[in-house]
Amino acid sequence: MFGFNNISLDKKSRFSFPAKYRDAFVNSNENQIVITKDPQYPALKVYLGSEWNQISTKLSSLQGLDPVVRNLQWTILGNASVCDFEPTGRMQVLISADLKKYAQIEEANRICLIGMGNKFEIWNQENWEQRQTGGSLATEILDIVLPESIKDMSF
Amino acid sequence: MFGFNNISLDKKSRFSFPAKYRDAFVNSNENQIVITKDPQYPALKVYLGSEWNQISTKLSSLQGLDPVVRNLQWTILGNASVCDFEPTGRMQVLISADLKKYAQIEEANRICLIGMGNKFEIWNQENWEQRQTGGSLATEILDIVLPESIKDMSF
DNA sequence: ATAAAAAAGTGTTATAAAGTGCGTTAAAAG
DNA sequence: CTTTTAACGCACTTTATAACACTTTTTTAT
Repeated sequence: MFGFNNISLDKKSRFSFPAKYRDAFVNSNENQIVITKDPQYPALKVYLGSEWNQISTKLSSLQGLDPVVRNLQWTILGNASVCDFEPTGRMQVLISADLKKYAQIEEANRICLIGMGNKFEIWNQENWEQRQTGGSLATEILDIVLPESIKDMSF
Repeated sequence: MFGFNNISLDKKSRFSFPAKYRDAFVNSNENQIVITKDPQYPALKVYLGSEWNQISTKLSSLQGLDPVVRNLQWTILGNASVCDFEPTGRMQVLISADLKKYAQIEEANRICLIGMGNKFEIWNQENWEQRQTGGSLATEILDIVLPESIKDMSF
């Protein structure tokens, strides 16, 4: 589950995973895909159901009265879109209007899907290119001070 | 039970849970929903009956002589509105006038329902957007010093 | 105290929009 | 040249919401 893919959204904002990932999905028996906001960049994170269960369970059990934790919970849990997913079928997934807006892919019907091993990222093409060529983006939030409880988590 | 939803209240201040949550409700056999005040923000918390039983039992058993605990008890227990709920039906819930006022959704007929895993939050749309874009709200209470007894609870 | 009126709460139906499924065409890979 | 994959189009299904009708509770006036 690695690598860069430039793929298209249909009129209803769906995309299909490239066929090269089918075996990995079938082998790990995934039947859900979760898309949510990236907490640092105008991009989306895509988790397999099993991976999501671990992350969400851990994150929702943390102390929500801590404002940094609460913010991460809002961003990651509060924007998660859980999609049923058949690895043997078309592997199609819908991106909600909210998430499209967040990742600035409102009009464009082309997205970048980047395989990062245990997760994927989805980027608007211009943002991705800018990021890869070293340019920084307006909405970056890089200086979060992490409380102990989440220092050992990776999103 | 994750994700962001922009939904409408009808003229009588009812809303319906989005259909995507039906399976989760049916599977866990819920027949009650509890809405109460969020102790930190002008927002509401929505718990499933089973989750509420745990939280309310734990919270009401704590030492009420501690002023922070007492305040949490007042806010969370003292404002809880228990609603009958049929997961197989319309999944409609009424928001009381008091709670609407607290969350500043008096006139507006649009609310944000945010799925956080084991609970939901309800926000007035403007407040939510302001919060998500980093603006702070007048009624925030961020500097609570937590007594040991509630450090491991998550509301 | 009683009746009338108003308000609050509950339930049903209709319809426009959003989401889903699947066949076809076009492009790419072997 | 054959096979696989990606993109597109269309029809069908589901969902959200507004409008309406009815019941129950509360308020007001006599």
